[in-house]
Amino acid sequence: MTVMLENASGAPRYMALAEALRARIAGGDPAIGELLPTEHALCETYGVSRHTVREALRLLAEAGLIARRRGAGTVVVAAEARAHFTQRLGGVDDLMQYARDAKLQPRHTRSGPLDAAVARAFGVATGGEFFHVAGVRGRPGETPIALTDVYIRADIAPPVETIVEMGGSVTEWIASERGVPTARIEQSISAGALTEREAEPLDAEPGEAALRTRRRYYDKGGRIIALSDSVHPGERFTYDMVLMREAE
Amino acid sequence: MTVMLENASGAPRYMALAEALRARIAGGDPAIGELLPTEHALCETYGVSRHTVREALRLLAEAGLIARRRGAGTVVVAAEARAHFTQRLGGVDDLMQYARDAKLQPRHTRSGPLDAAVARAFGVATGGEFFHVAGVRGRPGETPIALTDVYIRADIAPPVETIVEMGGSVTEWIASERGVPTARIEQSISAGALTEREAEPLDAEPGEAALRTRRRYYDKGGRIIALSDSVHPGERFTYDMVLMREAE
DNA sequence: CGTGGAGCTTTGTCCGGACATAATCTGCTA
DNA sequence: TAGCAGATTATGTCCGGACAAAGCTCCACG
Repeated sequence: MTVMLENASGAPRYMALAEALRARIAGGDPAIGELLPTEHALCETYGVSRHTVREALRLLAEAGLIARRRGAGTVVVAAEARAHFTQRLGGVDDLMQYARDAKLQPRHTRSGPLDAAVARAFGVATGGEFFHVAGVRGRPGETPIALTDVYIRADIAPPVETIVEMGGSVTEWIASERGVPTARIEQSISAGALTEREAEPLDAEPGEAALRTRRRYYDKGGRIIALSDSVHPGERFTYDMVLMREAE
Repeated sequence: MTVMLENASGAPRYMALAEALRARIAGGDPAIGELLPTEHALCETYGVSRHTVREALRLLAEAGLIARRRGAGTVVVAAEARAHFTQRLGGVDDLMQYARDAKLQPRHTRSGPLDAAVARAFGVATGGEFFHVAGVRGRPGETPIALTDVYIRADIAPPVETIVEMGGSVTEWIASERGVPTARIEQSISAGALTEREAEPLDAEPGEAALRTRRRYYDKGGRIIALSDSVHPGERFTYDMVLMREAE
C-alpha cells in the first residue's frame, strides 16, 4: 500500500516525507515511546528510496522528535518540536559588551563573607568567602561607563594585580587558570536613578537615569563562581542582543 | 595527489574528513571568505566518495564554519566553532516578559509610511507602509507597566479588534495567521528619563528613570515584520535572562 | 559600454547497492 | 528456568550514478 506524499509547494521529497511523519507523530501515530515504522517499511509505504527516508528521519531527529538506534529502530521521543529563539554569545565578554580596553580599575578590594544586603540584592544565600572588587570601568582618558562591584568566590579568585590587567571577564580567567568554567549565567537588567555615592566616581549627576545589570555566574555543579553588579549612566551604554529563530 | 585521512580513533571516514577540513580552516587554509575546494576536488584529494565529502561538509555547515551555495561553491565563514553561551526562549512572548494578562490597550492607531524620526530611532530605512499602534500595557486595574509603540508592516497587520484581544506578541499572531514567522529579532535595552509626554499615561513622574526596550523583528528574507519601542518606569520592570553554556 | 542570454560549474536531490555494527530474538544447554 | 550463543533485524557507513537547480562567466548585440 503506497501513500502519495502531499507536496503542493514543490519542496524536496525528503522534506515532504518529514512533514508527513511529523504530522503523524503530532497526531499520536505513533505515540511517544512507540516505534516508527522501519526505514524499509517507510520506503515501501511512501514509494521513495532509502536515501530519502534517511534524510527525512535525520530532520526529525535534529528536531528532537525521534531517536534512532541501530538494530532496535526509531522511537518517538516528543510529539512536537517547539520553535524557539536563541541568542548565541561567543563568551562572557560578548555578554558584557564592553570594549576590550575598557578595563576595570579597582578602587577598593576586600575579602570576607557575603553580607546580607548584597546577598539580598542578588537573591542568593549569605555567607561564603568572597573577594570583593569595587571599581570603575572605562577606557583610559575617557569618562567611565560603569561602576562595578564584583564578588568572586575566594578560593578561585585571581590576585589583584591580575585583575588590574584584565580587559575582559574575570570568569574567563577563572575558566582557563582555575579550570572552573562558567556553565550558567543569570542576568537581570533594570533602570534606576543614580545615588549620590554612585554618581561621584562616574562623573555623573545624582538622580540621573542609569542602566543596572546584575549577573550571577554558576559552575557546572550549580555553585556560585562570581556575582557582579554594574551601573551605567543612561546615555553611555545600550545593551544590544540578537535572537535567531532556531531551525527545527 | 591523494591525502590519507588520519583516523586513529576508528571514527567514520566522513568524521575524519570533517576534522581534517576543520583543522585546515583553523590554520587559515582556506581563510575566512575564501572558497573550500569543490566537492569533486575533495573526493580526489582525500580518496573518498562524494557521499562522504557531503556528509563531512554537512557537519562543518552545522558547526557554522562554512556556507554552501549551489553553483558557487563552499565559502568559509568562521575559522573556529567557538564555545558559546545560549539563551533559549520558547517564543517571542518569553522575550517580552510580560504576564499573559498584561494586554496592550491601544490609545491611538494610524497607518502610513514610517517617518524619519522613528526610522532613525530604530536605525532602519524610512518609508514602507506600517500600521502604528500606540498604547499602554498592564494588567486590568493595575498601574501600567509599559508605554509601547508598535509599527507593524501594513500588508500583514492584524485588525485593531484582534490587537485588543492579544495578550502576547503580535508577531506570534502574524506567524500563525499570515504564515510569516519571525526569524530574527534585534533588541536593544537602555535607560533614560521619562519625558512629560511619556510619564502621563504611565502615572509616573517626568524625569523618572525608565528602562527602554526597542525591538526589530525580521522575517526569513530579512524583511521587517514589525518594530516596537517600549518604555517602563524603573521599578515596575526588570529584564531577566538566563544563559547556558552549550556543549559542543 | 552595458545588458541579456547561453553554456559551464557547483551544489542539491534522489535512486540503487553493499557491507558493518548494534540491538533484539530465539533456541539450546546446563 | 536462566544464561549464552548464534541468527535475524534495523540502522549506520560508504560506494556509484543521474538529473535538477542555482550561480558564475563569457560572448554577442544594441
